[in-house]
Amino acid sequence: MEHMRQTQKSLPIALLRAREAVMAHFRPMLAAHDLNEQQWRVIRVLDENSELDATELATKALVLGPSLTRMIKTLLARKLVVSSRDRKDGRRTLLRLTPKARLIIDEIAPESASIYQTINGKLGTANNDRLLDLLELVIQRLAD
Amino acid sequence: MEHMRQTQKSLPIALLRAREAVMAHFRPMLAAHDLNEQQWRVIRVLDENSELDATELATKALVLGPSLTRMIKTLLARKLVVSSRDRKDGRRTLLRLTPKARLIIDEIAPESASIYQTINGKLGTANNDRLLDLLELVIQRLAD
DNA sequence: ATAATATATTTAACATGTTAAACATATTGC
DNA sequence: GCAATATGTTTAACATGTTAAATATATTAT
Repeated sequence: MEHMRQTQKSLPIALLRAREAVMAHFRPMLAAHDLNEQQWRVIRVLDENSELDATELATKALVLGPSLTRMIKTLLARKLVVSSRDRKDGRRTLLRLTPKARLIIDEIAPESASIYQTINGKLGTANNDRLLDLLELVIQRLAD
Repeated sequence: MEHMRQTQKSLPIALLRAREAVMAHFRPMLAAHDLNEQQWRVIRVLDENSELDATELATKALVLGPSLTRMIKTLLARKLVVSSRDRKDGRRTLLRLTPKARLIIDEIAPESASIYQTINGKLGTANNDRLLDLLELVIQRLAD
């Protein structure tokens, strides 16, 4: 066998490639609902936390602050989120989903579950679970 | 224990978080050499393939064509790459590294290896190897 | 109370990500 | 040979990524 090239052994690149392989299965479904990955992460996080300030939302959705600021403008215009000032701390912007957003979630959720099943089928549940455990380990042990 | 939230079970998000955790270790080093992740991937791929056309380079470096076009402009200006027309196929742009780029690689390589060792130490070699194998499995089995 | 400092968010500037279209060159079919 | 088609690259338009600075509000120290 050929000598292994460094880009094939690299953990960052393997993570990137694996993520691309997985997301390739989800992106067409999201596109059909006119959402990109980041918007979908923001919406899901808001669905799991009825109200969040911008910083918490950005952290949980793995989006940077400036990106979130821009994204929220779009989501406000599309009436998928509503924002308000925190009365106890005037610096904070509080974000919530609208019922319209929840309708979209209800449409996407079963499709997403189905795609996840397909992926699980291709990987095998044991591999899927081991992978999730190892990724969690990486996240925990490399946290500063 | 609390009910698991969906964003904590999601494979795409776990991959993203894990990648962030890993890259957090590499980014300061790359920044010290005034390179971003994408530029470093492009340079490494060119280091492993003395000459490539733009499409192959983009594919191997996991960068989209239009991004590569812009990046190459910057790398040309910094004299880290040189480009030429393919004489057998006038549509193709061929890219090569300059000696200046190889000097940077020689500086980064040992630092990179050291960071990788640190990560390996935190994860344990067995976990690191299993993770790489599982990621490779994902890439293979989800390929279309 | 007020100045100094800290925190939350936004803006700005420039990078890459993404899709579609334009453009240049090759290849194919007639 | 030439029109039709395919392929490689670039451009365009708008998205998010990234860092630093600006802005607004809170908190702290005196």
